[in-house]
Amino acid sequence: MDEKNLTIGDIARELGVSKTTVSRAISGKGRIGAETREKVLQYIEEHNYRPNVIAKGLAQSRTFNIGLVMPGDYNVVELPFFQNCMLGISKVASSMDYDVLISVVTAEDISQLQRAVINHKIDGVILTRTLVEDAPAKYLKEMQIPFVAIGSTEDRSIIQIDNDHRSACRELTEKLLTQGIRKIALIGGNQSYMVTKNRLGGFMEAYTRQGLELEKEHIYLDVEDGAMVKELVQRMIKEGIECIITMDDYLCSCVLNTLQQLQIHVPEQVKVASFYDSSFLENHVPSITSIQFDVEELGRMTCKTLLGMIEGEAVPEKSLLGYEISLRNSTEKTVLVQNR
Amino acid sequence: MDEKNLTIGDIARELGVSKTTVSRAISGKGRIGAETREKVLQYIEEHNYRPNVIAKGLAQSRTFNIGLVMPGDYNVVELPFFQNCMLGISKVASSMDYDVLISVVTAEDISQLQRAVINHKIDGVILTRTLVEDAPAKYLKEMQIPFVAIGSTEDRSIIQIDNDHRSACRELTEKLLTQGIRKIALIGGNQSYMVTKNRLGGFMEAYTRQGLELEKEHIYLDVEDGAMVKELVQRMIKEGIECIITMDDYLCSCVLNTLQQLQIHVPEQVKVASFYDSSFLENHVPSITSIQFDVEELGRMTCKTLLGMIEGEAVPEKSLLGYEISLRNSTEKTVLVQNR
DNA sequence: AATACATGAACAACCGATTGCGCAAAACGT
DNA sequence: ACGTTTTGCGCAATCGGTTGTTCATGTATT
Repeated sequence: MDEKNLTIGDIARELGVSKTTVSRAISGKGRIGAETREKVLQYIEEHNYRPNVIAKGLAQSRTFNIGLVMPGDYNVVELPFFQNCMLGISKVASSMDYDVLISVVTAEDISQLQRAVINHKIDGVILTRTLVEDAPAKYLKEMQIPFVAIGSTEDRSIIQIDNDHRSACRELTEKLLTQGIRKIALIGGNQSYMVTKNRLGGFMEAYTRQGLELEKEHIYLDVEDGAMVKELVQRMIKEGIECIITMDDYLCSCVLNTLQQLQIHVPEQVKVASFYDSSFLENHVPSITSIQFDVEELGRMTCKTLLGMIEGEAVPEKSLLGYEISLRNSTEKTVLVQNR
Repeated sequence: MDEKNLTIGDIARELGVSKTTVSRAISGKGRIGAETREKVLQYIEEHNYRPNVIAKGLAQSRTFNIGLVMPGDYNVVELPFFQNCMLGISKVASSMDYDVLISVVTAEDISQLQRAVINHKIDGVILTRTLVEDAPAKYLKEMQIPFVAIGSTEDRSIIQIDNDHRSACRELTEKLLTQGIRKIALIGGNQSYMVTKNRLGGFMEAYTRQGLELEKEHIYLDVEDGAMVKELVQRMIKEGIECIITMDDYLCSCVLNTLQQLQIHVPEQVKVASFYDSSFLENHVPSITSIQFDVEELGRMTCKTLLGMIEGEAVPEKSLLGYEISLRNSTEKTVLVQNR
């Protein structure tokens, strides 16, 4: 490899200038002559010098690290989401010469985050799966650390970025209603998550907008496991449900399994639509109508926003990102074939 | 909050000693009188002073960060594994006052890792899913950065920690053979991963040890998607396979789905066993015989090892961690009930 | 009692950058 | 041509710690 690690002092000595000059050439701040700057920059280029970020950080009391708060009590179905967020975040951070430091946090224990903050190891934080009145958000406010939340919270003082779950779910539902489907069931997870609330909101809005009556008994939230899904699906069938919308891949695959066991055909007898979180259902036959989000882009946007805040720019209080609805076979209009 | 951020200098002034003394009281290094140390430590305790890790790092040319290399081209079924590793790593790191910095890396692009290294942001690295002659490992060797690999590689010069996949798979197979089952199929993923090779090795070893002939045509590796599984399972059934071992949850659920479609009962007609990676199959009926690994512990061990290396301790070249085999209903001995 | 050794604490340099201030030379205005 | 402003650059302090060396004590050795 290259000999030693160059320092700003080495370059200064070599070029017969002062450390100040070298520093200014690099940062572009302060007064410096054009040709001197060129000379320094060229030297740097040739000897591919890299400034010591630690030293820079000490002088500027910054670290060029951002914290990424990940839940320690995650659910498997959330993983593809977190992973894709991370991907986007880490790409943007990297491109701006920042690094991502993870803090695993649970409802009871936010000590990893606190350590990172107290030790001055991070300049800002990205929160995933924020709940209202969440301990991390509270703590960060108190410590005056800039932070951005991925997902929605009711606390408007928190900068937040999310996909537009409400519109997405409304639009999907509208499309189904337009097809003449009326009895649509909605199956979702944790009701306290804003994402669940928003999707539910969109679902109901679709009915309202079309002036249709919504039967609330077909909304099932806080659905956790496959056994529960099985039970629900059986009940739905009896009640003559025409379509089932699930809020994640796992729920959807549970529904599909149950239907298969019951020998009920999709989409002939019941239609199915879902929110895709992963590629698990990508190759399913029949193909599943779904709402997809560009989660990596969500991560990128969030990171950009946070870095903007850190650098002192003004950032919007809330941003909503788009979605994509793919109508596929599982909600296809079908002519009922009798006695097959 | 507390007033300002205390520095070592503030404490020194306040206590009428030198910065050196304060520093020595904290670190325990160098000569210092017992009562002076007590005085300093007490003051620190009372004013809950936190040393600035950045400054400390600059002085010692360390960062108290470790890099965690995550693949950018992951497969969904691997996520629970990575997540659990991360959990374990981050717990240990945190407890030793280190932080975890992530670098997302693909086969073509290791620039994130390089940035972290060049910018002196990490003291060591943990590699996940290392392949032989992997670019990251090569790079880290070159740069003389201490690193540990999670999982096995053939390169014995790399410190590596893994679960004992070979023994695990051998033991499971032996148990099945002991039950009198002979025609066992093995379905696995990417053949170039050491984990696949090791499990296969264990599988074959079981036959050898029991002096039984192994029919190699029932070994299927590089199986990627559900469609492929479906085809394989159909073929197996025709060939009268008695048991199917899958190497991950996804493959297992594909197998189970196919069997259900074909109306083949588990365990009466075919037995099924798997490696659990997540909790996806936890509540399956029938319950699935499986090999489980404590992945979080794997993460913890790895992190301990790396931190040991960084602190200059001697560490073993290779460690193998245990596993747990749970024999459940899916491989139960059954009396064949006819004409049910 | 004289010499050797161990101990406790401070001085000051250092890690590798940034930055306010000062000074000389160059550019400007009239 | 002379005072004023601008420009280019270096000095030295600073960020918050660590550490080799020095030095004044206190204790042990014979």
